[in-house]
Amino acid sequence: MGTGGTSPRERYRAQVHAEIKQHAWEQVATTGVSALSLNAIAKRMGMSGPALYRYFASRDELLTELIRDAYRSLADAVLAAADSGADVAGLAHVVRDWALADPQRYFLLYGTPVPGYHAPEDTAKITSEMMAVLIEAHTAALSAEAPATPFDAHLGEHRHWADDSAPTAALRKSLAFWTRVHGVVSLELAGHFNGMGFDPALLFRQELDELLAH
Amino acid sequence: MGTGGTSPRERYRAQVHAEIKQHAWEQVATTGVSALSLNAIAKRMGMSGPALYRYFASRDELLTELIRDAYRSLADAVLAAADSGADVAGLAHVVRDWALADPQRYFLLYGTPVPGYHAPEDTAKITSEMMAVLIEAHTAALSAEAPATPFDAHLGEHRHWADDSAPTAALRKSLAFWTRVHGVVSLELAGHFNGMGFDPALLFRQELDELLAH
DNA sequence: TGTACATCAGTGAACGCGCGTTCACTGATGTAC
DNA sequence: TGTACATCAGTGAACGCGCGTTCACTGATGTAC
Repeated sequence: MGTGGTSPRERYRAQVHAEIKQHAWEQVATTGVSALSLNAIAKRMGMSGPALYRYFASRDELLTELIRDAYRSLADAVLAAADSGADVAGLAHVVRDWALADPQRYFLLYGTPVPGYHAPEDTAKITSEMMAVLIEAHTAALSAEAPATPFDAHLGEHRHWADDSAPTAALRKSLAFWTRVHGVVSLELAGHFNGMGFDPALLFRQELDELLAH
Repeated sequence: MGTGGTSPRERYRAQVHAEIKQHAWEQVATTGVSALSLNAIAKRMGMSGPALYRYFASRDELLTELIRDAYRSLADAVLAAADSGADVAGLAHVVRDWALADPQRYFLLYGTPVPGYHAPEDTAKITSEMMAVLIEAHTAALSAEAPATPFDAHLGEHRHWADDSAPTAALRKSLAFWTRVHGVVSLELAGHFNGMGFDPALLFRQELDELLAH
């Protein structure tokens, strides 16, 4: 079959491609997205700036790929945990750990939106993959007499983004899961609890417990 | 008494100073913080770039003042509402409305932290002013037999940032208030609920109701 | 009221910087006969 | 195995851009006698 799989050139390309992204992640982690620069990456790799245009058509294309990969990485972490039998609390801690491991990567997805920039469309699909897993976990955790809340009536008519078989209460819980996890984690990462002395992990746990108790 | 209060020059200075900030806010609102530029503001005002250095020693000083003002503005909104007798739910909606009125201003305070940049110290004081009001509102709303949670024991030993007379449960509720409000609002503002169809205001209400019910 | 002086807001030229991106090119690597 | 050719990764010069910031200056405004 022709060259018989990947040619040396293809392998080399893939390697340099990966190396560029690795440096890009380092740059994002240490100085934030706004400092992401093709020229700076090239300099760090000992190459000239224009060389990178063999691998990425523009700075935006690199950024888009980073964002897509970050969504994929988070979703994979959640999916893998669910496959290993993790419950809702387990999934919550997977998300938190993922965020703590690289705060700027987390903020790349859930931080300040850049006016005018639109994330690639396929990230919505990745998010809904992750959401499906969360919904499944919450469905399993629902108590028999799960009460319907005022919000459920509304949500019941806007649930095209979830599987039909899932109970609306599980969707509601999943949304609450998402917003509570994000609420605690993002304030923690941004340092807003800094002078306060308490352990954010315990506040996180508290918020999660309250979600699961009711 | 001398010049008798503010001189015309002082009044003029104050006016131009305010005008610069007004343009700065417009720039932040439409293109985000990263695009905040003294030169661009000067151009918009029909002045040369260096002219602004009569009013701000650097771009950073302008940014710092914007941040301080934003903290002040949010705190004032909350304080005023509390003075008018607003309860916890009322305060929550004040915060949400404040955020919706200018998303980028909200993200200036609670969005992606810029690595290396440190907010002015006095913002902590403004935040604790606001926090005190939240704690008061939650104290008033506590049911008689408010249960102590696992988190309370820990929090009881890290509460130097709050008034001694406030019940620990009120501190816990205030932290939960903060994180839940931020969780829903920031995901909403960043557009993460966009394709989903439900009304974020109702999710917000739901999260608030659950906080108040228990 | 009128003149001499001090203050100070704003200008324009200039500095160095780093960015994204293009282009014509060199030279090494891989392919075909 | 050896030669002729094609592919293509990377270079270096160059483009235009906007940024923050400095500096010596002009000219209007305000102050003191």
